[in-house]
Amino acid sequence: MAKRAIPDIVIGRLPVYLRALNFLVAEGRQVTSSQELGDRLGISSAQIRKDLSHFGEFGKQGTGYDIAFLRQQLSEILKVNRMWDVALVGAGNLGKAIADYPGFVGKGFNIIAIFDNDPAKIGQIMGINHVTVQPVEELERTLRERGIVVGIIATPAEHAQAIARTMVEGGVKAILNYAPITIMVPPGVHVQYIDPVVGLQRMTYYLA
Amino acid sequence: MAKRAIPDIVIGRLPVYLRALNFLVAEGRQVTSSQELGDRLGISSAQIRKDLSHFGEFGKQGTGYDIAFLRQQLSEILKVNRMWDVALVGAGNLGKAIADYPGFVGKGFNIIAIFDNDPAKIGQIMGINHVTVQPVEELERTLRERGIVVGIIATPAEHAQAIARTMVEGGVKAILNYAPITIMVPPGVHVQYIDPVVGLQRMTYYLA
DNA sequence: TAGATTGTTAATCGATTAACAATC
DNA sequence: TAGATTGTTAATCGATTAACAATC
Repeated sequence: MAKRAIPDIVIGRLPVYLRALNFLVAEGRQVTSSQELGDRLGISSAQIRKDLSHFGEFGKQGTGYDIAFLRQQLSEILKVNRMWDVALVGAGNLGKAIADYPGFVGKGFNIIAIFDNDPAKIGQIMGINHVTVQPVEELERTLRERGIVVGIIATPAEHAQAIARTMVEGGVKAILNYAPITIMVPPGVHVQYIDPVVGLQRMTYYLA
Repeated sequence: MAKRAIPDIVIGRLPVYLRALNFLVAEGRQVTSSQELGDRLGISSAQIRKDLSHFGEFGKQGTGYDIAFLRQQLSEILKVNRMWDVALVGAGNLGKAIADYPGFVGKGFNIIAIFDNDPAKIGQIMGINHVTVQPVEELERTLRERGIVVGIIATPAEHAQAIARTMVEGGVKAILNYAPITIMVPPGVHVQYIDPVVGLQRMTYYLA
């Protein structure tokens, strides 16, 4: 009998909880409550308690949650208490900014390979890990050889679907897609989108 | 009697529909159906029809939707059939990549002011609109003077809340926040988040 | 202890889907 | 016309919330 799957929407909130806990740690705080977290995140305390209850009992009645402990637990649940090797495709302005972004450090991700199709880019050393840009023809083989299962797409929209396909063939199971296009992948492969235009357009509806 | 508000979750999908329609136009297509759109986006055709039905009748039985027409209608609904002036705060690596990003062109947004607190950055000319970076002290006044209601935060996390507050005081009603922290804003101010770490951590749970 | 807060239940609320009459 | 697809209804499904016993 399979355990009932935990809803995607619950999984989706855990990284946000984790981010808030990191911030509280940085503030030097020791203990928090579902009420305080909810106030900070703009969601109800009941929802936070319910979400956490899918995974176990992490708090103490009357006291709340030990911040460091809950952070550790959430890291384990999300499997980010270890490092995931990441391949980045696209070494243009956007790809370079991603490779240089310091925010991945300590969050479970490490960009260890970068690919581009522009001869001028290939061979350049890029990003906080000083990775040499490889030709995109080497993508699939490199993914396999290094056992990489997480990919980031930072190419123009017209190449995103083809790159996604190659990534999947190379064994990638999770894709962060910065290209402004919905990509199709087989079942079992996960995709998340980063599209600032979508973010902005979600708000203009409400403006005068 | 107030019209029943359209659910946020419906509004949130419209930019994704719009993105798909833009892609179909680029492919030279004229007509599509809820079925085809749904297949491309990985959602049900019924949901697309239901979502659109909140706003009117845009299709023809037996035929489907005229792509250019539906695109125009969605642009109007989302109020992106005009240009929104945008202020960007943070002119570091990330801010520079945002200012240089060509994807805002033709999507309703125009970065017309950039701010930073680093004297080395102030005075630099940056981005596809060749904007001169201003000191952050001028943020609130500039927002007011130019009637800017859309802001982008690309500062380190520790400054994001203060910048958000200044933006709100300057009249901003929609904030796209790249800083990895949840910010608190008054009712009526909208926030969307761009956090690649959250995107990646939402997927690792499902990996082996 | 008294006060606070959890974890959980049951009720409410809202979103999605299936199905089909209408009609192009 | 015959075939296709919309817009909409009602049913289903799932998520959120309120409330509170348990207990630190």
